[in-house]
Amino acid sequence: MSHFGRSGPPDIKDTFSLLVLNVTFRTTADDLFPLFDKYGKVVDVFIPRDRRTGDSRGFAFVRYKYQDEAQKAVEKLDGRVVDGREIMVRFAKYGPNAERIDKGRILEPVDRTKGRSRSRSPRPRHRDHYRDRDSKRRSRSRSRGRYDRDQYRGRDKDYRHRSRSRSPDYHKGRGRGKYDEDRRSRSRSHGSASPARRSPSPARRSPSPARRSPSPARRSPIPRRSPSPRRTTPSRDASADGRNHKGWSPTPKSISPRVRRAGSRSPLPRSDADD
DNA sequence: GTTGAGCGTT
Repeated sequence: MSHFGRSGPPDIKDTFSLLVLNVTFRTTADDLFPLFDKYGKVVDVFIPRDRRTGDSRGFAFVRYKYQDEAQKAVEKLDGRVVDGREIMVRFAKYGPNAERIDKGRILEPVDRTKGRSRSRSPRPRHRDHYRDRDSKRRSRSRSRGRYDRDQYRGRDKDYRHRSRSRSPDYHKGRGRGKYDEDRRSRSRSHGSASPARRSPSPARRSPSPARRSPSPARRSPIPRRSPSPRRTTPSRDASADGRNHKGWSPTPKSISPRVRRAGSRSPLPRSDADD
């Protein structure tokens, strides 16, 4: 919606939509309007908002009446720091004036061949559908929405540090899939589809197949009544966590042969024989 | 209070 108080897009016949990226989440259309209006006749300013939270998604669409003004705004406002963030102004790929592009050829007046090295790979820009966000059990192979990261942030908030480690212009989007794979890899270790829901009973779960043969009869010959055969002491765990904060694993004790041996031997606290 | 890749509504 635009701040024009109009329902939907205004009279779009020869309007040229500009895509403003990297805008702050707090930046509103009213903030962008005077900025873009200075360089041309802005027909409408639209900022897609989140369906749930209603917050800005981080980009906006500015409709210009004339393409020459729009392009001028692109050159002028592109890279301009707005609200402490450097925005990126580009011609929208889709939209009211997109038919000019979809006609079969890029009739868009935007010169991508310019110094803009923003040309990124034609990745699937299909965002996670709103209803899909609820059913995350879907193949997350292509799920890389920020919503997915939110759920991971609960147990792994390190993702941000790694993400920010690299330059924002580095790889530009392609590098993100790398982390996605990493996440999935770990998820596969202790789960299948839902990484958040891990088996609360490690004893029930099949042990490391790399160590012991997957014999069904040998699964659990001894009725261990202790569901928590953890040998790691809290104090030691804390120190280890501080050092291995980089390569911390969600379930290091389950895959550790040392722990398995200890648990297999006897879950009872035999301090005299343990040493 | 927030993330930061990214293309849109009645």
